[in-house]
Amino acid sequence: MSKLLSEQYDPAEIEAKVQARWERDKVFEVTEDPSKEKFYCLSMFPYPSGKLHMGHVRNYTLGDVVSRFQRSQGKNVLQPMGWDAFGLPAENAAIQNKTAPAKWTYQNIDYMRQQLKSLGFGYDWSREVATCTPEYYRWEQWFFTKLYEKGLVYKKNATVNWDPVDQTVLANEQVIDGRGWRSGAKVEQKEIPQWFIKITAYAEELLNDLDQLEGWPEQVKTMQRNWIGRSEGVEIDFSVVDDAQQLTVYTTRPDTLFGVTYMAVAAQHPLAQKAAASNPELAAFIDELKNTKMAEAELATAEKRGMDTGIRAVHPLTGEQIPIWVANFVLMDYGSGAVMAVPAHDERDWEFATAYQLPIKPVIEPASGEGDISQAAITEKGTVINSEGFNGLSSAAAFDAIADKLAELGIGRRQVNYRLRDWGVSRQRYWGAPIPMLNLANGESVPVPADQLPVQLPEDVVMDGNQSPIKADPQWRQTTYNGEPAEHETDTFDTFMESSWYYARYCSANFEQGMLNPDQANYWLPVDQYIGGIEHAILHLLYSRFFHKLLRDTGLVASDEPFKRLLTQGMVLADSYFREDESGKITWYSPLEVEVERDDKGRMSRAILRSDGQPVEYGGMTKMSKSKNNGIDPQVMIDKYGADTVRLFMMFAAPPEATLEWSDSGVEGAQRFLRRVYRLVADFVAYPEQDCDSDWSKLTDQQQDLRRAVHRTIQKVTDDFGRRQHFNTAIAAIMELLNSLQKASLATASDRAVMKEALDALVVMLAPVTPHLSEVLWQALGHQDDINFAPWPSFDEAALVETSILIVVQVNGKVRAKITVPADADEATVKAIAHQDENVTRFIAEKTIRKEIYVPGKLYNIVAN
RNA sequence: GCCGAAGUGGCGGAAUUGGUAGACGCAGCGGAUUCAAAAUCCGCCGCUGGUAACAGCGUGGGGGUUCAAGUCCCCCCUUCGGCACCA
Repeated sequence: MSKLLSEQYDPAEIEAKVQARWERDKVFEVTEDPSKEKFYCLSMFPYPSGKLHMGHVRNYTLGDVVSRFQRSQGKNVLQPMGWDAFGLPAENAAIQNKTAPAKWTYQNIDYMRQQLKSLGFGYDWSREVATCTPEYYRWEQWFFTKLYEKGLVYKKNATVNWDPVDQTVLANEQVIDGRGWRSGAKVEQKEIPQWFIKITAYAEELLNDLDQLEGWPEQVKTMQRNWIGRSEGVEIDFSVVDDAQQLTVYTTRPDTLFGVTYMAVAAQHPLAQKAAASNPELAAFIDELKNTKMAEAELATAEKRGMDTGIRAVHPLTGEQIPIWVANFVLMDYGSGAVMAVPAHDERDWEFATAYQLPIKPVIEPASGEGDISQAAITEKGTVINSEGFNGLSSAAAFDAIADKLAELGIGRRQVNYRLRDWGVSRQRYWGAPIPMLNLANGESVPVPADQLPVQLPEDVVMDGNQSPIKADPQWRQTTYNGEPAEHETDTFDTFMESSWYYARYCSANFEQGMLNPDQANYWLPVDQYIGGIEHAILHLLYSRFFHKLLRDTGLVASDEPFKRLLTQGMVLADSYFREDESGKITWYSPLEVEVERDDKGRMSRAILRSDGQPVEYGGMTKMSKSKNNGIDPQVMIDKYGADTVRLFMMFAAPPEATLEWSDSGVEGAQRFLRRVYRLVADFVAYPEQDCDSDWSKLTDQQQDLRRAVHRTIQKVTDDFGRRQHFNTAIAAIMELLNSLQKASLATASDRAVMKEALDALVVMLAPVTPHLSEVLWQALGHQDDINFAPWPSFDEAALVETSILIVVQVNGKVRAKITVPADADEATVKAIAHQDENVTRFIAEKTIRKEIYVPGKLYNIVAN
């Protein structure tokens, strides 16, 4: 029995009521149920920065839509949520607001949790985790000590950005133009001991298993492959004149070995340091290089600089002496800190050699025969020249011959190398999980015994902007080990550690006996659908894949990979407006404060600030950000339009991978559509006649057409939601259906049957996107069951059958006619009808027909000249 | 610099396997309704020419393959994401 709806669509009233019902009935709490197919849908958890931004809303709407769609496919759906709660912004906020990072973080979490609830996301809140709680990070600490026992953890020196004024280590983003963001001091590169996890031990597997990930975008897999960067080459020992030590380098181009005209080493390389000891000029140069940031992007774009050490290496095959240079583009942290330079066949080496007038010796004749060594390096492979004993060989043959020769001489070996470097997990910060290691008086480090975990981070602290509170507190550090005095490690973990296994913890979020409960973990894992920003394509996703393999090898999970299917969502943009004053200072204004005037074509002609009526300049569509003052607060939009409208707009405005442009009028359009849906259902349930006749054989042509439209929409929406994940086109199809339904009659029982079937389907298809409205309309249509578990509509093949079809007729590839033919017409029939068309005959008159192409059911092309 | 994407009407986008370019929405224009406005409903809406029928042009730029190219190939331009301590 249908029930009447109120006159007006009132999202605030509907949403509050429906959300209260979900909470009361614990609709989204799930347990393992072996009788049902499981579906684990996960959105990347947020950093609790204060309040949700539109990027979160987009991400979580996508996840919620997928979850709700899968639930209506009859699956047991887990959709959890939590907080990536450690990180730098809490420390900055703490300094600024004179509060403790913990307090700030927990307050943010409380506010943002309430925001997520108001958006109607169906999370199982009983599994919520916050990574800054000891209940969470104790297992991370435990796991790290396990890795230590397995020999996968080691300590070595690594470079950090050091602010000599604030006496603190800076993150890359805190270094602006080579200076500390707060102090303005020139940042130095400083080497300090740090902990590393051997991700390189899993490089081969991380690379190979990408092939299993059929549900991942190809671009992400490609980026990961390139990041891991497997290469096959040769490691070569160069002896050094008047020095016992060898200079070992790795090259992928041993075929160019005879073209080596100099060697390049890092500033910290022992040979450079040794030379600097007796060469003040070199020492000064090396000292200056301390100011060069080591980020790859800076290195690649920075001017190539270097200086001769005066030390000479010996070419392993020719015996020639080769100068050794210190160069700013060689990293000590990477490989052996030294490279052999072949300027004729490597771009970077060529650039450096040209700048310092070092010799360039060609040893490869390129296969294409093109290239001028005086203009640029020839990196193409070809035939070896100027290489005594190897001339005439192809690059590939010379690779083998030279590698064999070096091996025979005992000064070279073939080697597989990875660009991937081991994972440095030490951070010299407070707001992170303490690294569970003890430093003993004898200089050794040992893991904290399991019964003493967690190593707890004190939460009630004062931040002074310089040293980490646990580093500043000698009491915290002090402990004993086997009765002897020992000190706690005061570095904390990289926050990528916490985000590398949270997906697994959700499966047994409250388990106190271990990191994971393997039975629960293995029921839910792997994650069936993971959703998050494309900016995580490499680091987070690679670390998580690595962690999963570590968990597997510790016996905690059974699968090889954590995420079956991956959806990488694009950014959210908004219009930006600014004014520039005489001094060149730019002030950005929120789009909400700006009024846009348009010309008669709808183009923006002028934008003025509401407060003073004066013009502002348009800064384009850019990523919503604080700096451009163009962030749109989701809360304001929810309060104004309701969650369903905001969700609908987000899903309709663009496909998930593309950037999404915020548009106020677009949101209004989304709301308009929902009001039309509401009205259509309200009118139907209020119609005086309610009896329906579902005997489809009695339908008129018109009723059949409408019913075909309904089932075609079901077919398209199902495919768009499930396989394609293009929710924008699914919604467009539903909008089209609504347009047809609005014109339909309700006069006969058959009319009403078609309409009832259509509305039931439409409301369920919209439910993943607009769950509150759908729940209310579902009840109004007379359903007693919970729409959250209502089955997805299926399409009736019989309803899709058509009697006639449209064929496009082209002459020389241009459309000249559109003809309607019976659906079962053969080629001859189509040809006959096509040739009767007046416009077609006009275009082939006085021409000879050369060819005719028929694409069945679609197109007929006549080629004539 | 290197790796990975994207570029289609005034705007967001659609075209899923090489086969009608512009679905759906927004903005705009015209009309109905209204005392009036909002809301709602109906119609038009790539550019150029034409009263129209229709024709020519058109998917960042240049070349190519094909009966047929937004889609495939080569070169170039612009914008965006990542580059290991932002998350």
